[in-house]
Formats: sequence, structure tokens, C-alpha cells
Amino acid sequence: MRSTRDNILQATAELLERQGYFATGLNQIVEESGAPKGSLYYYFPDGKEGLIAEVIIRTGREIAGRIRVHLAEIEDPADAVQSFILAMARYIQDSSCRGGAPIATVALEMAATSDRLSVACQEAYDLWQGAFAEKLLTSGFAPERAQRLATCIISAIEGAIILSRTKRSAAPLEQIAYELGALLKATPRH
Amino acid sequence: MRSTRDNILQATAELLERQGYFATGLNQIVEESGAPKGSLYYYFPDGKEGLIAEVIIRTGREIAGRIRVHLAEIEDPADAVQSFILAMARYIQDSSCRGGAPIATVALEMAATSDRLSVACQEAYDLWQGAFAEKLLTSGFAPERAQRLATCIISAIEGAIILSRTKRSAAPLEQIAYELGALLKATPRH
DNA sequence: TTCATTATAACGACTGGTCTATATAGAGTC
DNA sequence: GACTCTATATAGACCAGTCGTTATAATGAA
Repeated sequence: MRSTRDNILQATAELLERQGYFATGLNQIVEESGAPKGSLYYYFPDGKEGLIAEVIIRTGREIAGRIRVHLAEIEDPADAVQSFILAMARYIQDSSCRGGAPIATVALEMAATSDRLSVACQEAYDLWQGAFAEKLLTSGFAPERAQRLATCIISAIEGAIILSRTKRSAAPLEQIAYELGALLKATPRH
Repeated sequence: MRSTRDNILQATAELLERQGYFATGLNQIVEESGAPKGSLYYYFPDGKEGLIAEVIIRTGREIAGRIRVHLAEIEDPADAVQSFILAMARYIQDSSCRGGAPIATVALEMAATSDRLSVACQEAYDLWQGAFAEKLLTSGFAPERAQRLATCIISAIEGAIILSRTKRSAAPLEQIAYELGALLKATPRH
């Protein structure tokens, strides 16, 4: 049995992924999690911002771990990246093209407004970039190139998720999977 | 002297680019535009959703035009794309890393909720993709490849803008400019 | 008793949206 | 020109409802 606190965190994470910061109300979180409303401010005395900051940080770290695991399973870096993005495409299709960007919406909504959330989103993106860069580094890419490519990969994924959700089709993700694979294969590693 | 209706549209466009759908209130639009509140529902009887749908459509078309103009100025497709993205990076830096994604935020917030806004965002992205694809086509890229690359370019740009706004630095955009240039130069066009 | 947790209700601020009254401007008629 | 008539546009008070937040009371186990 999960604790009340964990129930709140998980319900918030799910709502956040689909709706973003503003569309997700505390009442909805209470309702969805089944947690008593009184508990919300008991466990999260900083209110909505504190709760969501913690969700962002947790989600960011969890996904960074998933990226690392996935990339470690395939040796060739181009194949590994391509495979990860295609897995992502499947996940998005399974969510009826409504999920897949747990950080992006909040980042766009709040990065200029809340320092706390801005920092949380930043940490998430830095962790993801580090995971990709590390894989490229150990595959023989030069350090700056690995960093640049990691930025490019994350950017393309986040952008393609926006397109996929808007068009309600996983095609954009599949297309960038193909092209990023080509980019990693066709260009020299240094 | 701009008309009241145009004042409302422009103020909404500016607010939308920085804040997204939910954070932009009608009262704020009224205040920022200097227009009387009574005029808002006179010109936009469909309310907030209708007003913002029109802003999205207008903005999408205007930017599509800017893409076309910019790409037409440089013959080599890789150089043209790279130059456009670097111009974008400058624009974002000039906005203190707060602007640059007039569609993305709304797309993420509302694509699953409002069909009307979803369609509007879709049209914008399709126009942009068409502008890039056309340039690649006339440069000798095969049709499907041109489409795929156009998706990849737009995805990378939108994603890099998220990163740039979150990190408050234009570096991500500059990095993808470099890598997309490499992708277009290093791979065969068919 | 003690303490962590949950319940309840209310707060003030704000939201998008509606309403009615008023002002303005131009056309047509005398 | 002066007059009405009419559609367009402005003005802002007002509504019901929701938001995040808080204060306080009740509960229950150790």
C-alpha cells in the first residue's frame, strides 16, 4: 500500500504530463489521488509550487534512469538513440497522443515566472543531456560534439512530442528517429 | 492608428508567446491592449478560445512567411536553415529568453482539450513544415526525405527553444543550428 | 496525554463571461 | 444645414464559479 504522500505525487505527475501546470488544479489532484484534502498542505506546506517542483525533480530523475538503461542495451550509439525514440513513439501512441512531455509544458509555462520550477526543469534536462552525452562519449565522439549532439537529440525529441500531440500521430517522432540515426551514422565522430 | 480589434489581437499575441493560454487572462489582455472590455466580446463573441484561435492562425501564417523569405535569401539549403536558426537564437536572446514559442505552449496546453485550438496549431506547424520542405525539394532532396527533414528541423527548433528558455541561454539553439547544418550537408539528398 | 494525520469550512482574489446603458458615426430625408 | 434612424462600438458594473490557501477542529493510534 502506497503512502498518502506518494499517492499525491503520482496523481500529480500523471495530471501534469497531460495538462501542464495551470490546468492541473489542487482539487483535481485531491480527487484523482483519493487522498484527503487536508493532507495536501500537511505534506506539501509550500503549496502547489512546492508539490509540483518535487514532482518535476522526481520525474526528471526517473526518466534519466530510463534513458541510461535503454541506451546501455544497444552498443551502436545511432541504433541505441533510434531505438529509444521509437520506444518513445510507442509510448505516446499508447497514451492516445496525450502524454509524453512531463516537463516541457511546465517549462514553457513557468520558466520565466518561478525560479524554483525553472531550476527543477533545468535539472531534468541536464540529467537527460548527460545520459545521452555519456553514451556518445563512450562511443568515441569528441566531448564537445557529444554535448552538442545530446542537446540536438533532446531538442528534437521534445519538439517532435509537441508535433505528435498536436497532430495526434506518432509519425513526427518516427521521422526524427530516422533522421537522428542518419546524423549519428553519417557524420564523423570528432 | 490601429483599430481596437487589431490592438486586442496584437496584445494577445505578445502575451501568449510569453505566458501561454492559461496564464493569459482576459483582464490582462484588456489592460495591455488599452481596449475596453466591452469591445472584447463584441469583436470576439466566441470568447477567449475564439480570440486565441485567431491569434494562433495569424501568427502561424506570419511566421511561415518569414521562414519562406529567409530561406529564399540563401541558396544552399544547409546554410539557409542554419542561418534561420541563428536568427531565431538572436531573437530569443533579445527577448531575455522569454519569447520565441508562440505556438508550442498553447499546443501543449490545449491540443488535447480544444479541437479548435488543436486545428489552429496544426495549421501553423503544417505551414512551417511546408516552407522548409519546399526549400529542400527545390534543392534536390527527394520528396519523402524533404518532408522528414522538415519535421526534424521544426522539432529541433521547438525543442531547442524550450531548452533555451529554461536555461535562459541561446546556446541550445546555436548548437542545433550547427548539427542540423551538418545533417543536411553530410547525408545524400535522395 | 501526545502527536501525526485528516476533515471541514471558509477566505479573498481572481476567472471568463454577461448584461445594460451610453456614446459615436454615417446615411438618408426633409 | 438640421433632423432622425440605425448599426457600430465603448463603458464598466456585475455574475456565478473556481482557484490556491489557511485556520481550526476532529480523529486515531502509541
